[in-house]
Amino acid sequence: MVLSCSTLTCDIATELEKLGGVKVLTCYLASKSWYVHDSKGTSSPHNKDIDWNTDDEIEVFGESSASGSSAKHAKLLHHFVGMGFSRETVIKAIDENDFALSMAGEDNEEDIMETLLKLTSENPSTEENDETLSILIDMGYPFEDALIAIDKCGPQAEISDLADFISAFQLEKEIDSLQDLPNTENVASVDTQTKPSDQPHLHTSKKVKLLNNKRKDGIYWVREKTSAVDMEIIHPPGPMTGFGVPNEVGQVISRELPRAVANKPYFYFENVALAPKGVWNSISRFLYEIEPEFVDSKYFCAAMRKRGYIHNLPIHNRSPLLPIPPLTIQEALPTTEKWWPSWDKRTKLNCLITSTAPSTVTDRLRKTLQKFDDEPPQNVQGNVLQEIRKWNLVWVGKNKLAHLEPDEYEMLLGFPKDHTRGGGVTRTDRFKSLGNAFQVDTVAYHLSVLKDHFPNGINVLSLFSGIGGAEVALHRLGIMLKNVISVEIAEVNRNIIQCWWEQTNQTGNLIEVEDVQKVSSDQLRQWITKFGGFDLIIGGSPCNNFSGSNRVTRHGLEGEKSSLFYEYFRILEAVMEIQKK
DNA sequence: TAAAGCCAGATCGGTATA
DNA sequence: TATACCGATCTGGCTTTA
Repeated sequence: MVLSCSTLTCDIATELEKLGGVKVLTCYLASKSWYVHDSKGTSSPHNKDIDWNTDDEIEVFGESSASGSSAKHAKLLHHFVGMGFSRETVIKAIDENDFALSMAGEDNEEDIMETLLKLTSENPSTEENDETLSILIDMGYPFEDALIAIDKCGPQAEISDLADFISAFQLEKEIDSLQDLPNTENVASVDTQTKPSDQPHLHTSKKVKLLNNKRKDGIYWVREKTSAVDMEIIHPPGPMTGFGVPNEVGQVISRELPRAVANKPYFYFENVALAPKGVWNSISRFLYEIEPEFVDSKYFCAAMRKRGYIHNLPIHNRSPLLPIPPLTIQEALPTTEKWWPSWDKRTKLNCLITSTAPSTVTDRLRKTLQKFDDEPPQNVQGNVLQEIRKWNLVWVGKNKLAHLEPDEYEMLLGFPKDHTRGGGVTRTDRFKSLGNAFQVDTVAYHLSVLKDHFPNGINVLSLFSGIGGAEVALHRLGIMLKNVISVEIAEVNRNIIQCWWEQTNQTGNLIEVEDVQKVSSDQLRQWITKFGGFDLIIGGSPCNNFSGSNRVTRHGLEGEKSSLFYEYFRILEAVMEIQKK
């Protein structure tokens, strides 16, 4: 039996371990809830046969902490575990400093570090085991697998031996799970319409070995196993078609989901596919080990947009938004065709991002091309094409290149014309907001399965709403928006959503909230009581610290902005817990 | 044939300055 | 507020080497 708990302290963990057969799996969740996991990772509510008298301790990590503290705990935990301290020791240190944290409302990292050093020096022998455990966790192995390996191989075993044991153990589990499918008691049914030959081509670099995450014939994601450290890394497969996209082979129509999240409320999380290594492993691990669906929006519009989605939506009978948007640059921007040279073979634009080419670049390119009466020589073509791709430029005249305009961003991303225009929104704001937005057709394709489930409308908790990509997608699908709580930090974006809501004559209720970190369990409980529960929790947390375009603070999941993922998880957990009752 | 090396291409960004 | 300028990381295809 594996226990996952939201309000863990070391004392509780120790207490649980004494019960026998119990392993502590997860120690960060926001709500005051416990889950018992069976061997398939399926969650069920806390079994009341387990008895402990630690209510006061639970209270310290649970409801008495402000909601924002939970995210801080998670960040601190990740931070110090990353430094090599054991998870248990870090939790204990955070626990000991928790009163100061909650009272001061600020990170007390130095105090925690002091406590950690103290705990480490007090218990060096335990620390040796902890260090082994910590190394294995850092290598990407699940906590429970690492514990089993140390238990079976002994604390003195070499890391390589432990890693070999875990790999063999995981492989065995994977084979077991494949054999159990599709009619096991604890997973949803699995089916696919694909044949092995239809599957995306898999990368066969000689530097890495790839383990395909197969569900019968389907391959949704790829686990990379590096020869150097035997660390499993999720990375997007190519072509990036997820569980399937319109007009492409390889449609997967169902999959396994942990029973605890196999039904309502539905949730949908989005972020950049090409995040730093290991980020999607962490996200997936928090989101119930659900495999990410990596999709490039080039299958839905004329621009690339490689994103990962983790959700518990049904995947059978998806349908695209109509009308189908133009799928090539030339169709989307017909006025460019006249000036498009034959040696520029692009049919898709690169990802639409928040920044655009400076005029110096397009001016330099114009002057370069003007030197040639006809087609420029190949070396010049190559240099120009490189700049064109880098800055995502289109041909707007003879030898004249230009970056896209905000209204073209809107069209390519599936938003209504002038969605972000006017009302005090600057041009810079528009590029920034649109560059961060959902591609509506892509998201709507995934959400289209909800249309039959909610014929009378839907209650939505929209986190990190941005300019309302989720709301626009649901509206365009014809799903009535009954109650929408839209949480968005930027005032300019909240205004855009408010204007869109009024312009589209919505009959439901829109409540806009500023800060995701201030959404408390009490507040959620009030909304749930008032609306009868949320049907969909949707959002894409900030990607600033994931993006390859970020040259300064690409710090991964621990980055200042991207760590807000933990807030998504905290709120999702809280909603599911409240609505379970 | 596998492994390693090389290189081109892509990227929901950040910051200083006018 | 708008503009200009700022590399790093990762993937994937290709070639070379053992």
